[in-house]
Amino acid sequence: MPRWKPDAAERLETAALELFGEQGFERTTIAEIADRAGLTQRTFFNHFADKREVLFRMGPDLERALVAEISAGDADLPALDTAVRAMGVVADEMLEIRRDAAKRRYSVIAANPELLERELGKNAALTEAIADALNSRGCDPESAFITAAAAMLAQQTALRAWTRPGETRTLRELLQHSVRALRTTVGAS
Amino acid sequence: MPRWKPDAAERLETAALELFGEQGFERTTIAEIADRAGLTQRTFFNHFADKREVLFRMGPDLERALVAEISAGDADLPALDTAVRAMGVVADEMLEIRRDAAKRRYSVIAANPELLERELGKNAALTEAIADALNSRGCDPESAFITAAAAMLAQQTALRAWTRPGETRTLRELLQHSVRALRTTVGAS
DNA sequence: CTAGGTGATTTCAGCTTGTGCAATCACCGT
DNA sequence: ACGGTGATTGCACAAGCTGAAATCACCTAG
Repeated sequence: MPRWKPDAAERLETAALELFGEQGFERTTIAEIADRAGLTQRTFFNHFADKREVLFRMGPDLERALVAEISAGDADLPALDTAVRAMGVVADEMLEIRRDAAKRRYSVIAANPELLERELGKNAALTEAIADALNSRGCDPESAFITAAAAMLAQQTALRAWTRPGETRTLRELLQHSVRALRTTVGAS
Repeated sequence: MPRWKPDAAERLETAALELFGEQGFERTTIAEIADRAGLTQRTFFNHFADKREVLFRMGPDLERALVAEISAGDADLPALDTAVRAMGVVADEMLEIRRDAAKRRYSVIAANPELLERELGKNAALTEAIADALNSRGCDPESAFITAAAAMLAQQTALRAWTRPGETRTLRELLQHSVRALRTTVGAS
């Protein structure tokens, strides 16, 4: 018999997701989360830097996959197409199968300003990572950043639609739709 | 003789700006800020909802001015041009004269992840406000949001350059430069 | 086989953030 | 003079977060 049940971080995450959904983010205390996971408050902070961080475990994986996919892309494509193509691949491989979980998670985040702020911070960091990856492929820093931000804008627009109730199109399809909308909107001079 | 010295909020803001610059955001306590402003911790929270909020007093003014300028703009212009024109006006009237203060403020914010997150939140709210204003002028919601976000991207890019040491161009000039960069980057298919 | 190291967890004590509530006190209009 | 107003304050307290030391199943070298 192991000293402790495994996957403490994962148990904390699901407990937090449940409680945030049941009673809201502000109304649930760290002690409650830890209790439901069979752990203590202090242990929560051994796994997560703060209360919000518990909902962002997947971030690093997504970022690694996305950057890798950008670096592996066709070198002749324009920068924006490279980024968007990589996002499509990651969407298919890592996101599409978790649509339900993503909806739950997003509804919790959207209901809490603090969590929304944290998500914006993560997105900003991801934008920088994308810009760096594009930069490594010969794009100048300014264009790389603008391209990365444009791609993220399309991605976020697509994600919003993808997690809307009743929406059936895949994230990839919605992503391509968003990119078209962005091109017409910005392109019209 | 008045019961209290005037401009408590402003005094708290400058005290906070000084202390954050001297010892960093996390290392300065609310009590310190209040002390330097000749007030108490409790009074700080009467003026600002939390520790970060003290650096975002100007936000509402900027938003009002920007939205008003968008609503007052030429109805025939494409949406993105409307937004960018309004930003140029606000830049000239409210920002250009405070370049030094803006630099100081931005360097403090950039040095602290928590403040950066809060700024991203404020920017997201501003983006929504711009989108609403464009929507009221006949733009459909999706295009309005994408346009607003694109304009904010140009604005943020310009602001970064504007607060860089040694940069002498005006914010308006940098804004137009950013818009051009965005159009070439996104336009290239 | 066993002694000692490892690492996740816990306990505890403490600081800081943020809030609710009641009290203070100059100022203002009547 | 007198009561209302509003900015400020003191007090008490919940909750977030941290550092240091203690615990204890598990692993591994000898």
